[in-house]
Parts: sequence; C-alpha cells; structure tokens
Amino acid sequence: MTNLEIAELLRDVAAAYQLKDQNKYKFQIIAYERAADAVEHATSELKDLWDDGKLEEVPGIGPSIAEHLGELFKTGHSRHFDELMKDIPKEAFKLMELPGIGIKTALRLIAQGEPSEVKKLLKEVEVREKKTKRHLLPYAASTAGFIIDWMKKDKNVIQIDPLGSLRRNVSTIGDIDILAKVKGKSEKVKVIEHFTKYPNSQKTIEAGDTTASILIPGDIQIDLLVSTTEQYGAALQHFTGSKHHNIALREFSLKNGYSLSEKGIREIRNPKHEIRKFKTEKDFYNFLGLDYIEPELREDTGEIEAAKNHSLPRLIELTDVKADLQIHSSFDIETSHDLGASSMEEVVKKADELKYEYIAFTEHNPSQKGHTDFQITEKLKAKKEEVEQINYSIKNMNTKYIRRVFNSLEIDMKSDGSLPVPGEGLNTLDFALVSIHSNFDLPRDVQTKRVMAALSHPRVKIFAHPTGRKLNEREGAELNWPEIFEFCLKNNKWIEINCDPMRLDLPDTLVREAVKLGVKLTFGTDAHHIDGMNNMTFGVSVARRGWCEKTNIVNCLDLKSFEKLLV
DNA sequence: GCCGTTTTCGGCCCGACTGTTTTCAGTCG
Repeated sequence: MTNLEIAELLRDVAAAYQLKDQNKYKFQIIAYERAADAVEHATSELKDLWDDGKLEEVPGIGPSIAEHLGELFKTGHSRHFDELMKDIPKEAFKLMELPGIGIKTALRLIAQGEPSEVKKLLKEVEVREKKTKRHLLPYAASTAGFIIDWMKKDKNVIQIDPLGSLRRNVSTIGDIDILAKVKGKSEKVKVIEHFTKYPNSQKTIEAGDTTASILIPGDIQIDLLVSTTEQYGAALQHFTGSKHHNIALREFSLKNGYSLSEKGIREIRNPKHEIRKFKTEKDFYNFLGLDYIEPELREDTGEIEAAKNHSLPRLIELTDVKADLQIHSSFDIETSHDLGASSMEEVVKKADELKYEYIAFTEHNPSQKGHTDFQITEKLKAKKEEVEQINYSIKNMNTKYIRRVFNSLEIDMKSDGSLPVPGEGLNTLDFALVSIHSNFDLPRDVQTKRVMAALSHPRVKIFAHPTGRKLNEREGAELNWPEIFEFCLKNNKWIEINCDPMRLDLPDTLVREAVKLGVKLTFGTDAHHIDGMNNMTFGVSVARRGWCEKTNIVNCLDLKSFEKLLV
C-alpha cells in the first residue's frame, strides 16, 4: 500500500467515526484526520517505517493507529477498521471525493437519491480521478498572473498577492488563491463582483461578503479573499497557510492566551477587548513573539519552534547561485538519450547573462548500442577538446561573469549500478553525474545498492534527479534515503536538486532531511535549450522549502572553492 | 486517539459559505 492509499483509508476511518456518536468520538475523528495528513506528508513509505519498527515516529500516529496499521501490513486487513466500516457502502467513500460531499451527504444521496443520480456522480468521481492532476508551479504562476492583471483593472484594488501553495512555492498547485487589499467594506462588494466577472470564468462556485471562488477552464479553482488595509497582514498570513502551519500557530498562540484569525489577534482573557489588527505579516508574527517566517517554511515542520528560538535558517536566494551544474549542449557525441538544442557558445553567453561564474556541460553518455568502448572513449576525447577550446575562447568572448566551463557527463547507470562508460572515457571528464533512466521499480534494497555502486567511481560526484519522479506522471524509485545520505556524506558525493519544473527532484521533504544531515546539494536545470536555464528559480524554491542556506549548495561556491573540491 | 516549556490527564484552531437551516449542520480551507 502506498502512503496515499493509507492516507485515504485513514480519512475513511475518520468518516466512519463521524457516523457514530459525534460527541463521543469527536477527537477520534480529528486524530484520524491528522494521522492521514501526517501520512501524506511523510518522507518515507509507511510500510518501510513499519519494517524498521518506526511507525510511531510519525507525528500523529500513536500506539493505537500504529497497531492497526501493523495488522494491515501483516495480514492485509485491520479488524478494527473493517468493523468500523462494515455497514457503510463503498460508494459512499467514493462520493466523498467530490467537493461539497461529506460522509453524511454521501449516505443521504445513496439512501434517498435516484440510483441513476448516484451512478452519475460515481462516474464524475472516476473522471475526476483521471484528471485530478495538480498544476506545475510555472503554469499556476502564469495563470495567477492573468487574474491578477484582471483584478488590477478595478480601481478599488490597492494591492493584490498570490497566496496559498503558490506563494509557498510548492512544486504542484491545486487551487489558486489570491488576496486583494481594499479601503473599506463597500469596496469589498465591488471587488468581489469584479472578480466573478472575470472573462475566462466558467462558473461562480461561491460568492460571499469577503471571499469568492470561480472555476476557469481546465477545472482550475480560483479563490479570492478581500481584506482591508488595516487587516491585510493577518489576512495574508491566514490565506498563505499552510493549513498545518496555521493550526500549529493557533495552538501555540492559545497557550499564550491569544486566538488568531484572518481578522487579527484576540486576547482570550479580555473577550470584550477589540481585535488587534496588523498591516503586515511581520508585525503579526512579531506580536506573537516569533521571528518572521518565510512562506516556504510554513508547513508545520518545526518552523514555529525555530522562529521562537531565533534559529530560522537564512534561506538561499537565486542571486546566491554561481553556477548551473547540469546543461545539455548540441555537441553531438551520439548520446543514449536526447541531445540539447543550443550550441556550447550560446549556452556560455546565456550563463554570462545569468551572472554565473562557471557551468558544466553534461550531455548524456554515448550510447552503448552501436559503440565499442573504444569508440565511446573517442567521442568523449572529442568533447573534451571542444570544451578546452571553449575555455580558451571565453577570454575573447566579451563576457563579464563566466570564467570556466567544466567537461562533465550525465551517465545513465545500468541496472546493476555499473557505468556504460569505460574507465579511460571517465578519465576525460572533470567530474560526472549519474542518474536512473530505467528499472525504476527495483526493490528498495536492490535500488539502493545500485545507486551506491554507480556513485562509487571517483570521477562521479553527483546523483542527478535522484528519485526519477515526474510530477503527475510517475512516482520515483524507492530508495533507502538514510543509507544514501550516509554514503554521500562519507564519500563526499553530492545530490542534485533538478530544476526542471516537471521533476523538482530531489523533492523538498528529502532536501530537508539532507540539510539536517549536512549532505551537500547541487542545482542543475537539466536545460536542453538555453531557455531551460531560466528554471533555476524553481530549484531555488525547492531548496528554500527544504530549509537550505547557501552553504548547503555546492553551486554557491565561487569558482576557486569549487575547483578545490574536484581535486 | 494523540500529545506535553503551564499537563502522563485533560485538553484538542477558526471562520466563511451554502442550503431549506427559521438558529444550524455540513463542508471547506
């Protein structure tokens, strides 16, 4: 069972409890929903954690749920869950996937609704399941941009910001949330009305005094919140989320006698006292005795504690990046995969525009099929000469920042972890990347050994797009991450944050683990055209979400320090 | 059922919107 399936099951259990005595089981409902959230956010497969006896280390899973899950893993069933859900039709759980339908509505529909009506809804669930794809970050950002432009046409809008997962730079975005600042109450109404008239809107889902939602083509939901200048800080904080961050923040504040909402902060001991208002988020957090928390960190993974202790990281920024360590040029070495579209010269000029000091050319290795080891080595020698030529001509290229290009290679590791490049060929390289392009579904232990074998050659420095996931398309390979991290630390290997918006791999949750352990990371845009080099910003977002400072990233070193690492 | 710089017991986030509810339950973020 995957974590997603387990999370769904736990939510179904919570729903089953809702049908029993609501008051009696109120907290079981909350507990199971929290456990479901925790499972969804876990960095390891739950099954693996159970194998290692570490289920209860997941916050939100205690002795009881751990025991039920253990039984589930061992026998395929949990008697407790089965008993709870035995009288509830399976269709009811399915129907709950539709917005606005909870367990009670679902049961009512099944009990008294037309059977054909229920069938229609179930079909809708199926369609939904197929296209319930979340939107890639750049796509969501540009969609939000269009709506923001539309909203700015209304003179009543003083300021407007994207919110939610978009503002937190999550790799994939569900709904797009937007906050508008207006002067007073009467302007709110006008702005909401203007919003519902967005030319591209298919339907208004809801429209109240302060919030509204519309649906645009592609089944994308846009939520708008309108707030006044006086309350803008509190509203920005509230709507940026994440939900988990806000829950944790409110629990923290309750202990200090404060109740939080999007309107501001209320003192519990003086209920008649007016709500304290905040124009900025910084003021809001500071009032609670916390340092300002960057949106990327607001996931309830220790940021509140760190803000209290003044130990939040100084997050990396795009301008800290001095290099791009995965780029494919059009120099043809008859690769095993796709060639880049831009010449080495074009790439160098683009790198200079981006103010990089150095870059690496990392074409795919020459294909084994159709080449002898000798021929592969010959191809790589030719590439080495070309790179040397580029390095020589950089001095005359009228560039400002770029000083060196490195001769590298993205090597497609074989299923046993050996490399399809002979030793002599490897010796032509300054350093190499290895990555998985086949056999994604090997058992965890086998896959882990494979990767460590591939990383073992002294020329190999980087494990590129390490999970191999493609967002909305395929899950990544299963790896024993603690073991890989330990191997990298011990042998001075680095792990890539691939900046391709479809990959964003290493995922942010694993970046966080790597940072905690001190494993060094690199950025590579994996560009196959100079335009792709602009994707660095998305990799930086992933790094920020993983609590990276610039010291965690190899590409932030200046050229001299980087060269020293290669010796 | 989970969890701990006020607790191993006694707490558990907060408000908005919708519908048929005439005072609130269900659902959502």
